Amino acid sequence: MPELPEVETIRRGLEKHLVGKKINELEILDLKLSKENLSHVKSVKVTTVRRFGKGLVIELDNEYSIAVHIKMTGQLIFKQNKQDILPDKHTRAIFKLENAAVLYFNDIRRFGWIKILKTDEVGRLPFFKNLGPEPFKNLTPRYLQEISQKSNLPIKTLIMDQRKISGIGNIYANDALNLAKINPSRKAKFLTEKETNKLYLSILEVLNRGLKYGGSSEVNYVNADGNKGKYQNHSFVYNREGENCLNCGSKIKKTKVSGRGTYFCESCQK
DNA sequence: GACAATGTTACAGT
DNA sequence: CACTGTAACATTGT
Repeated sequence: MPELPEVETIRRGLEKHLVGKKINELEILDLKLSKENLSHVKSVKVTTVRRFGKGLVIELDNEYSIAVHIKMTGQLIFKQNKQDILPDKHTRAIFKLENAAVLYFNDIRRFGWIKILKTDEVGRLPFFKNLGPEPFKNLTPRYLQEISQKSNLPIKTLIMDQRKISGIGNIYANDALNLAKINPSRKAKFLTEKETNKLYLSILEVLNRGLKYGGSSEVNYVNADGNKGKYQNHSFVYNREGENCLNCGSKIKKTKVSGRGTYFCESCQK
């Protein structure tokens, strides 16, 4: 999905719409999605909606949870009433809620997943088990400095590794490095402590900015109400190849770092 | 047709 | 074993 700000924005919307409400049934439409434990999602109330990195967990009042990862093109859209736009050909699952409300799981590329399992087993799923610290919780400048010192990878690749830090993807990694004035290709181990400290603050700042603008709807992202975010109009470098650096006015360049599109300002980011 | 796209993971090679 | 790079997953848009 969408990265931490997008997933967190969805989480807040789901919290508003789902907590205390009953799920009558979960209908799985895409054969690629597992139907394991589906019988446990019948007439159950939602107690909490949590986010871990880019993953979501809808906790139920029967000891079970629904874990969801929307990968790059997933959407979770709540509708209070049946209407004519949804479901569409990309609808992979339908949560049928009390009072005729519906939550649609749409996913164009079908990379996303839904898993139903005991709440106390969610942490054992490989994705959740291996997550690194959360930027707004237990990530510290010292930790960032330590993992950087030990890594041969480009700094951009390192901060996008979910096992090292959770929640940062390509958009916010590009922008955090621009804000910190660090070239994305630099080997992490050669960054100074001053630079990793600056990067730590920049990561928090761009993620907060993402939240402030309701996430980035570069491609398919929408929030739980089906509305797009606005961060794509406020990014520092992401998807701004050939445009002017907001800091110095130089043309923003695009390259590849570890196979991912990478935007940066040659003049600011050394 | 070729290529790239917000993400993760399996696999191959070192 | 640890680390790193690449392919693969599936679909759409340029």
